Amino acid sequence: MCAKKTEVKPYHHGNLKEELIDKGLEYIDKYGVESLSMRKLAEASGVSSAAPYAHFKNKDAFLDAVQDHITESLTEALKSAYEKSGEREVLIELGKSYVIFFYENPLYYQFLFARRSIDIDTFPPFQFYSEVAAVTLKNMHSKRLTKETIRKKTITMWATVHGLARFALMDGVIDTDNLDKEIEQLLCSIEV
Amino acid sequence: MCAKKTEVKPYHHGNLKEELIDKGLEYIDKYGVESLSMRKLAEASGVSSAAPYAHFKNKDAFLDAVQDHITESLTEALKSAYEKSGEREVLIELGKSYVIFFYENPLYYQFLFARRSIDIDTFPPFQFYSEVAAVTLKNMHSKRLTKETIRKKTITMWATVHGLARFALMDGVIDTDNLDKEIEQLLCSIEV
DNA sequence: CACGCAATCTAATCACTGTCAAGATTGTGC
DNA sequence: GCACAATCTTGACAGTGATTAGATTGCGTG
Repeated sequence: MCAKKTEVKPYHHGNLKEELIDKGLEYIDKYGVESLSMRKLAEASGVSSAAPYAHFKNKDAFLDAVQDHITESLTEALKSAYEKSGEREVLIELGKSYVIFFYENPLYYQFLFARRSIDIDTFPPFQFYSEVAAVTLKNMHSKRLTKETIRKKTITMWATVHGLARFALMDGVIDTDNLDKEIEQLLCSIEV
Repeated sequence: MCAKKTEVKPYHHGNLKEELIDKGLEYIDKYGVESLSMRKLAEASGVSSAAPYAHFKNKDAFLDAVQDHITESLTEALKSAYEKSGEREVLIELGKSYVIFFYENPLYYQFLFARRSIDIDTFPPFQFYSEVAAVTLKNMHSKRLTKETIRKKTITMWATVHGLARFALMDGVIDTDNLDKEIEQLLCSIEV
């Protein structure tokens, strides 16, 4: 009979870096970052425990890479929300999509903001939000706002959205059956 | 000459539980929770590496205890701010003291909110804030607010304060030379 | 006061972790 | 076709949380 093809594992994985990141994202989404280990990811990728270190200097550098991926997804979610909304309600829509992003992936929030260095001014989601906010605020107030005022208002709105996102993950704080409308109401109670 | 008193270490520490928590607070404040280990704390307390487990079921339970201590300090800071302020600006003052508390202990913020289970409704600082907010809002709007509206406004304000606290820890986001006035301005831009 | 129990501690050990060094394998450009 | 660099394995090390068995001791009860 036909000899069983015994799937010879090649010495080189070929796509280890990406697979590790994917598996990392998946693991964090399911179980959180606390119990994540490089060895488990290596084994799950069918590779020895030291192999990952050919691609990442250390665990921290690996988590940085994972963080970058999540950040990118978040930015895309915001941009997608931007495309879909008219100018009047765009800031509300951006806020909603921010909250919903983390409501759908609660452990991402934990992971992302539990890590040390996030420099807000180079944090792409905030950069994008800032740009949109600047334009919108100027139009709403017929261009009579100073740069400083705009920055203050933007930071405050962002802080609110960020805080609401945290609460959306918690039981009973926000009505999650109707998250969309709920967030809208909450954000509307802020004067901009 | 007088024989050196060779400080015989007693078999029982006598105050281990408290010392561990104190050392834990100190360590987290200095270096953050990531590199904290039960063994290091045990050694620093002059005790074997298994001794802590007579007082705490596991590391997580220990961190819970540390968390409780920080939460208590935060609540006291809020209460103290409440005592010192008149009714008109009390919500602003509570917000300021919340932000300043974490500005002075940035790693506490990381630690506190990176951990999983914080149930907002049994989180003492929020409980206190809620009570104060309920009274204040009713007075401001001459008692014409529903319970639901009050809860929504309270959550939004708290979310903003919480978000601002996070930004206050970051370089360059908020003018930290004049944190007090800065926070006041930011919070005042919210309509309540 | 003495006895015994329960609280607290030590020593030894386990499985697991991040990380490194030395060497094996292999793709790739000259 | 050959050398080099990238990638991977094996084996090791120190540090970690946690458990077990047994040592020490404070304290309440008789």
